[in-house]
Amino acid sequence: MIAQVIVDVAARQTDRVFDYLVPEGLEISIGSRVIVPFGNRKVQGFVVGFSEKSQFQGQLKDLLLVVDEMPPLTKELVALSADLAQQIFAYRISILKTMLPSVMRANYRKILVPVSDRAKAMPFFAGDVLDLSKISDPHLLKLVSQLLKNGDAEVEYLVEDKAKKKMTVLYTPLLSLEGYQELLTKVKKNAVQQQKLLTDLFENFAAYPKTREQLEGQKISLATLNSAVKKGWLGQKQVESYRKPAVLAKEKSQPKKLNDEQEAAYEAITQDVQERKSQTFLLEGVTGSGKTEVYLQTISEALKIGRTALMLVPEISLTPQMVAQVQARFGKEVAVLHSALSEGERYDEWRRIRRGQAKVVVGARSAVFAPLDNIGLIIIDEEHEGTYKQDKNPRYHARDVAIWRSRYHHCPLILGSATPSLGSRARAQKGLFKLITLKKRAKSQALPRVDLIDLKHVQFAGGQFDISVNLAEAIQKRLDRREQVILLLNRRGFANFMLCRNCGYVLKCPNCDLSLTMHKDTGVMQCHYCGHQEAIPTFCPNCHDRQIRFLGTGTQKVEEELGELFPAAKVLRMDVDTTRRKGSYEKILTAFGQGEADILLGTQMIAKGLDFPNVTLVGVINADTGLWLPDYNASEKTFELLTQVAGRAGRADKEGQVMIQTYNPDHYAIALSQKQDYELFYAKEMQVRRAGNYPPYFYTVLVTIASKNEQNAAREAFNIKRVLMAQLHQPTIILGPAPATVSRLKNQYLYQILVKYKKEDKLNALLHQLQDQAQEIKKYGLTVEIDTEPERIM
DNA sequence: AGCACGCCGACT
DNA sequence: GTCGGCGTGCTC
Repeated sequence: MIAQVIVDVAARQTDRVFDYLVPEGLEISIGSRVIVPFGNRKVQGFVVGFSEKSQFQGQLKDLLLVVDEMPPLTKELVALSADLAQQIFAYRISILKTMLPSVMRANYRKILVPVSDRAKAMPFFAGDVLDLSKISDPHLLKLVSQLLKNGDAEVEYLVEDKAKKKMTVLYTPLLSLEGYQELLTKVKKNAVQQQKLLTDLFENFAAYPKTREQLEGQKISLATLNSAVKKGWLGQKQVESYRKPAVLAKEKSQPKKLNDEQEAAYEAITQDVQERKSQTFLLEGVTGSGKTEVYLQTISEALKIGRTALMLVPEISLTPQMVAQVQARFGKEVAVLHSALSEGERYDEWRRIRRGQAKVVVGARSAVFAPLDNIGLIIIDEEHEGTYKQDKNPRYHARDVAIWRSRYHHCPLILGSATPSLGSRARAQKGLFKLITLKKRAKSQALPRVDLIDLKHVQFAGGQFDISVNLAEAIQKRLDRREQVILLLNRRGFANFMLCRNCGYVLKCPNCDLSLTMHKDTGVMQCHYCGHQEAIPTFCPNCHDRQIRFLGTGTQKVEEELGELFPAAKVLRMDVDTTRRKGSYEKILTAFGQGEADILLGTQMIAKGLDFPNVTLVGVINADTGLWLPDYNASEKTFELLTQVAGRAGRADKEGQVMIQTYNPDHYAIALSQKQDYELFYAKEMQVRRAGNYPPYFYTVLVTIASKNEQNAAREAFNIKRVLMAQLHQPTIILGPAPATVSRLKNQYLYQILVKYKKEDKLNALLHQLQDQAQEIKKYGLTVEIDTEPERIM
């Protein structure tokens, strides 16, 4: 039998199957993790198929080892990896590896082993092995090569991983119930521990076998257990135990009564769950409309018919409260996969899923690869979130993977959001997805009042032009009333663009209607779509005022200003810098929730899903920064952020207020977020997208050409563009090549080409071909990266 | 990606 | 003469 193996070598030339002979008697199947000889070393690999014959001309090698008892990958995941690799231009091995917990990643070591007696006697080998990767001393290296040459030592290649199964001891009764009863009468009166154990055995006989942890929890010592084993009272064996993260839910929650809107959604979805239809639903519901309850009840339905459920949430909202809600409903059947788990816990949760011991999986992006069998429902909450697209290789979008899996399992997929992504909403419009809207808020609270503050015509409270007098007054009012304030600093726009403080004008590209980005290094304003460039202005091209600024504000600066304006107020700052340490995110939120601070100042991460009853004012320091980013979806992201953050005000009985500071109060993304009117925004933004030939009217692919040599990168970029131009047809639009925003990264020069198309059947094959060709000419050190439907084109 | 093989410059 | 620089090509 021949096994087809994908080896753990991420390179263009090795991105295919290699055939190996399977030695007799090995338990192996599709999805098995194996160790194989590859060249003169050993690597990890995954079995993706079997065959009788091989096309390979040379002598096939035997595979060396099957690593796991149970294949870590299912047939489904192996098939998915093949399709996905093709779709997203990633190496298949990279995808297979992202499907698994990180502890299963191979760790390769080269060690030096003495073979001659002479070498074995050398103090140099003190002990037994010598890790070659840890030797850097030139003297030692010299010695090593000498030993190798003389045949005194050999290099051995090791493949290891960090996957450690936690073991425990399971104690099984060896005697009958009567036997223990009898022993209990015989045992000495002062042998308290033994009596305790025997009593438990007698009284709770049915609860056995018990693990060591269980018995230790009952205050029965290890010594007692050991002697019980010796006396033949108990049998013991080693078993795996799971590092189960704490179950957060205290008691089981019961399904809540649904209102008529929720009921209709529930009915529509459960029907397809029962009929096993791979229908995608777009569940559009305002904040507080009770989407979660619909999720929970439809999951119940999937479980009821003997299937499993997968639920994705953004990492940021995978909070303990969220997890607790699901656990409260489904108890021990829930497995949670998120980054707050230790690697070991994650591995254990993953194994529980793989073994079919968890029926409901809740997790962030990568949980879309959870090895669940027989999926009956998939849910993606906050489907508009950009984090569902991985921004490094392999660049997969969890939504696309979920759609693939829903087809495979014939099960429905729910995409839920208050502000659906334009693409999903448009698909719903076309009938590809089924649209379900929830308009009522479950507790029928009023939406908070939203005020726009036009920064062009306002006084600033401090000297930093960050906080207007209006906002400052509103903050002071809350401080006086001992209520809390959330301030959002929109950092999405840290790329420098030009804004006129007098008229609000933003310098834009004449061809693309997108803002130009300042390149300090080259001293120009440049468009990253088409490559247009012009000089950095010294006055506003619109009103000729000299009060122009290049924007990019920091949380620290605002924090200082708050300190000046409200010296008595306690401010908590939350951004990438203060939340880098594990657990600090929760810590800050808990502190704020307990009223330890008056103001929470933060970036995007405070906009989502937080619920603090004492917060009555939400202020947005700068609504504009994301607006003029050189991305076609800048308006969408801005609207989304403002709408989400507005939902943070007045969550309980106190009335909430939202103040949005902006230089562009008339821009539709901002004006409509004041009204919290998604549908109107959708209609308007679709017009803009249509006029600009952007998604969802066009598909996009971003091709990035990288080389250490700028000329080679540029030449290849133009080369690729030429081929694309020749092969693609109307109405396809090819923009660029243009240097990337960060035109040089790790000493690699980057050029980008954006392809916008409606239908190009050959495009995928063509791009694969171009990518191969470019990278085969290795002398230039060229790499071509392809990002389908990029989130950011910068 | 590694690793070996191979062909040219500066050293004991 | 040899050590070692990194260009080239291969891995079932």
